[in-house]
Amino acid sequence: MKVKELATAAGVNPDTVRFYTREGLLQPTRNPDNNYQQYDAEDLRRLRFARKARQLGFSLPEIRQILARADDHHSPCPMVRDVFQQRLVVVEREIAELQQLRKRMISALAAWQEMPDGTPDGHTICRLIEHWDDPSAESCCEEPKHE
Amino acid sequence: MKVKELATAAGVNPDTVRFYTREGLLQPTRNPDNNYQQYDAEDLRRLRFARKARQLGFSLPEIRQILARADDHHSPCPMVRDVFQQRLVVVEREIAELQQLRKRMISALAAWQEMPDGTPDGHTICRLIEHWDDPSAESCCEEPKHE
DNA sequence: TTTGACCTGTGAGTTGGTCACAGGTTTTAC
DNA sequence: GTAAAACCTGTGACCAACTCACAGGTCAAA
Repeated sequence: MKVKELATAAGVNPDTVRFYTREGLLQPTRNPDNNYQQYDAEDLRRLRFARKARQLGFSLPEIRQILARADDHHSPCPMVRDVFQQRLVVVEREIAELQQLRKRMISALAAWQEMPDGTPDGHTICRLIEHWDDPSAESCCEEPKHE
Repeated sequence: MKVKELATAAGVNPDTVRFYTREGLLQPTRNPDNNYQQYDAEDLRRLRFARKARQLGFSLPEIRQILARADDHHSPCPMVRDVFQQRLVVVEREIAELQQLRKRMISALAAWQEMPDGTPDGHTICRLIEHWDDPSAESCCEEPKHE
């Protein structure tokens, strides 16, 4: 298979295939006649796996590691499960943060839905943002640097 | 105020102050003696505004626009409200997507919590990812390009 | 045979910062 | 008085995960 064929089969951009190849996630052979990359069914499986893992929140280095271990006939699965569980925590935190944000946005919108557009005091909204005290900022600001 | 003083007052990294200055969000004057940037209380207000707007999901170009309009004594607020409402839609979509993701992750974890680590069939997890059919993929894959 | 669609590698752009570097200035300490 | 530390300056690289652009080579169909 050539780049575009693989890309089409996996439903991704051909540039993504090239990118993953550059990144070492795919290791195609070469057609010596024309120097084209040659992908096989195994590459398609790897690519599909990579895409699904991406959707589940794995990073490319993680995916590369998983694939490399699988190539070595090690079972990558305990490691996968670890990363997976860590990801779940992150995802749940992200959900909570976004829900906080949503609540704040809705209350801000409500607060300023009451006044028409051309209100002489049109700057109210900006003041609303300006003086809006972030309830998620525990005691102070986030620490500027953390190791 | 010098860079670090402003940064400290706003609780941000000094490099962020320099970055925002480069980006035109802050317009300090110069101390002709030493060529240092000089920020005033107004810059602190702008910076605080910018940080809060960032937390609410505004992009830097949007913030720059809002500040520029405010400088021109136009009320930026109707525009702000528009952007704000659009952001709310995006945030809600992101929440829904993350919740979908979370559900899938939890069911995947549940499916493989049943088997111990050293299972001979340790590749199950990877197959689980591999053969996991994305329920959020409506009929096909996401469109590769959209204007 | 020519046109168009594909292939190649490399390099830049995206976002919102953060960090590194090299050199100038100011403050603090002895 | 002077030396070191802490600050300032601008510029440019780096992060993730692609995406796009470019210039030149290859190949299939009309």
